[in-house]
Amino acid sequence: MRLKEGNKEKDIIEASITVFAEHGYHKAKISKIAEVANVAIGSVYVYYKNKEDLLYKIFDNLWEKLYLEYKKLSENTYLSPAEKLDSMIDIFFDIFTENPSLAIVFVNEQNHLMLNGQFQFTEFYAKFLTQAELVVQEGVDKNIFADNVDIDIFRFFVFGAIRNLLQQWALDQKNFPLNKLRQNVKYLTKKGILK
Amino acid sequence: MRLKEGNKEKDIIEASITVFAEHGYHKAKISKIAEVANVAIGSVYVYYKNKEDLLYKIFDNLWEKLYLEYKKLSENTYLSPAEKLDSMIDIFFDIFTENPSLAIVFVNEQNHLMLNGQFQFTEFYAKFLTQAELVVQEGVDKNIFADNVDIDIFRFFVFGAIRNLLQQWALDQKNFPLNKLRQNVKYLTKKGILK
Amino acid sequence: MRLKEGNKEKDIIEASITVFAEHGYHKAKISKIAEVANVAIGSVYVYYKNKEDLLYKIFDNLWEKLYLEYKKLSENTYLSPAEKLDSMIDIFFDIFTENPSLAIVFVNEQNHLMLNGQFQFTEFYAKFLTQAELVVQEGVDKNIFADNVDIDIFRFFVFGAIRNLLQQWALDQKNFPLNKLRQNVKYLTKKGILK
Amino acid sequence: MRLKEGNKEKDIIEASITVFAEHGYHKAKISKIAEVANVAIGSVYVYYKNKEDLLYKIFDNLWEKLYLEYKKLSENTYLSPAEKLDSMIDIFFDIFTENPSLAIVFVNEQNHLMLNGQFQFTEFYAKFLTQAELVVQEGVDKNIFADNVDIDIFRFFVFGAIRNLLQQWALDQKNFPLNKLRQNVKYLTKKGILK
DNA sequence: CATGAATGAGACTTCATTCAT
DNA sequence: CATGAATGAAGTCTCATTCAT
Repeated sequence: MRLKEGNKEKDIIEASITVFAEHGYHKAKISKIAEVANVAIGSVYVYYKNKEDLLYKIFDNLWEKLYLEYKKLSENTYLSPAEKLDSMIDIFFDIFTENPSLAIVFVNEQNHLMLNGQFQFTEFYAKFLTQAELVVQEGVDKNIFADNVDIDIFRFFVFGAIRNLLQQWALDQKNFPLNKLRQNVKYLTKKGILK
Repeated sequence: MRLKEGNKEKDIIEASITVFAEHGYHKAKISKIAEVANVAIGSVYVYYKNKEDLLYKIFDNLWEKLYLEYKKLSENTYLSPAEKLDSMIDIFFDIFTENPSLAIVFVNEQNHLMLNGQFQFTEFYAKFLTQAELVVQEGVDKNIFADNVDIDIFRFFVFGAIRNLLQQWALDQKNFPLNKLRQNVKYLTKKGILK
Repeated sequence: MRLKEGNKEKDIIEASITVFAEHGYHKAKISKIAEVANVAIGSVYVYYKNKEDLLYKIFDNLWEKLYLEYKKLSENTYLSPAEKLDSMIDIFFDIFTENPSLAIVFVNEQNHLMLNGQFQFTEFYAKFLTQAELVVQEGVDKNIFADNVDIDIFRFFVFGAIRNLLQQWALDQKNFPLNKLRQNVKYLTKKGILK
Repeated sequence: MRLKEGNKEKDIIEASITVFAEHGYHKAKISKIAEVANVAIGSVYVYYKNKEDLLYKIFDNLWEKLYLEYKKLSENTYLSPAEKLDSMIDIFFDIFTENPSLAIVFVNEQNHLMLNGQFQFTEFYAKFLTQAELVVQEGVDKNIFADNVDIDIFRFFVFGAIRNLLQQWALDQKNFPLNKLRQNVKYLTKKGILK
């Protein structure tokens, strides 16, 4: 008998992504998460403090992953800022392509953590933002990116655009194929809609 | 017949915007909404079917307002497509500037209606989207807007960008002043980040 | 314009019979009764004290009607006790044949008045029972009816049997045609099942 | 695992019989049932789907018990149909003698399940009726029971008679002693009121 | 660590009744 | 008399969390 020891923690958080994606955070039941994870209800509370902690950990894992990728990228000295911007967009799409349920949770449930004021305290979120800032700042410094645009605003501009498109994709994968999304986002972000 | 004193229906929906904004849809209590509206709990149910109906009506009213403004705009023959695009962005910011709570509800709670599949069926949402499409299509036809960009994707790109920025503004009005947001959004949407 | 003046009271009680029959007393809404009676909600309370009063009046009217018929019958000197017993059964069936909804209310909702201890206080209920007793006692005195049977028990025996059959008839008029019910009840009541 | 102390499921349904009997189904509060069962409110919903399910289960248990007894009886080859009829009546009285509250619920609340169309779907109700039919049919076949009486009508005739007498007994046990009821019912059912 | 029966606070919603016009 | 908008008490049910085994 192959024991699941060591995997329960992972099973539970993955199950929670699935269930949060399908029902939304508030209507997601712990009992359903336990069922999907093939684990007893009580076990959820062995590995996670409470329901909100699950959500927090999902985002924390996500930001950590994004942060590590962005770190590697910003330290790369062979790519131009424009190329790095493209890569940043790719990284985003790649992560969510691998896990559509995660995309849905990402776009829909950030709200909950923010209302409870815990969002900013995700260790890796701040680090991730800093890495993104570095790349954009580099572009401005090298006189490649427009300097009349606020870096913070730009960050949330691109971020929100991608987030919304991922949501549309999650709802309707046929009419919003990821490759087309990637291309369009990269183009619009860099050149805008004007010819 | 006991006459309606004041306008309870309007008082209730306005109270619900306030309360939804402050606590989020799920933690918002009907009793609190009634209290803010200065109305008995039962009166909420005289005018609205249930809690979800309140949210639905908030969005329906919003889409109607946006639709009407966009309709006027798209029928205007004196403005260029680029100017119309600017105006569309302005309209968005204007509506939410008037009512910050509405902005918060707008960015945070759309999710709920979508999970219940009622979002798309808002009469005015579809009409609103069509008006936006008309303006963009006009720009493409007149060879002013890039034709390698999917109109649908562009729409959700801009929409998501604005939505996210409004959320930041709602959270932190100091660091995200609306005028700056407007300008940056207009610039980025049209010209992108590249110099 | 023909005014309904003078009919509202009757319209309301008739509507209540219909609505009580369809939904049962507890799930019947005053608003529905008012709607069926084509009357404003408030008017129900002009003519009747409250919801329970409606039920009380339905039964009171019914017992009065039954009492008056039974009184006529028990004073008749031409009929034998057996014939009177038959007539008593006929009277019951006749009244409910005219108004199936009344039959349903009669069989289902007596319970409610009893739980609230108001049943016995219906003026005409006691009078009705007395008349029935007179007829049975007459049969016993004339040595036609069995004297080893308690009159009170016999009364409730027949009463319950008819009540239950009317309920079946109300649920399924095809398989329980009233004429067959009448005949069978008369036969069983008098001669029993043994050959 | 926290073990079931005692038998909560049984405690709850027994408490519900008591409370339904005292207040009637609609005025019976779940909180009161939980209190009588010495159990938390939530525990009621661990074992039963909802309030109506409690009533349904009460009747289902009852019909099962009656069905099993009637089955034993109808398979008995030593008793005559008349003796079996007597036994059927005894079984009824025996069950309710053991549990007067059950008698009250039985006579008063059937109505509720019927209005919701769930009555006929009780598995054991149909089986019970079939057993009763077998006995009566046997009597007709052996030329002991009258063949001009519809078996279905006879069944509901006796059933309703007993039901109503049990109700009187529940309301007033002094004037309606069970033994006298039994004797009178057996006599009337077989021989009727005529001498 | 693992379990899942037990808990109970809390919120939505209903609807009989009122009363100002 | 007639009206029906307004009221608010009250009850069902949910579900995150606990804890004894």
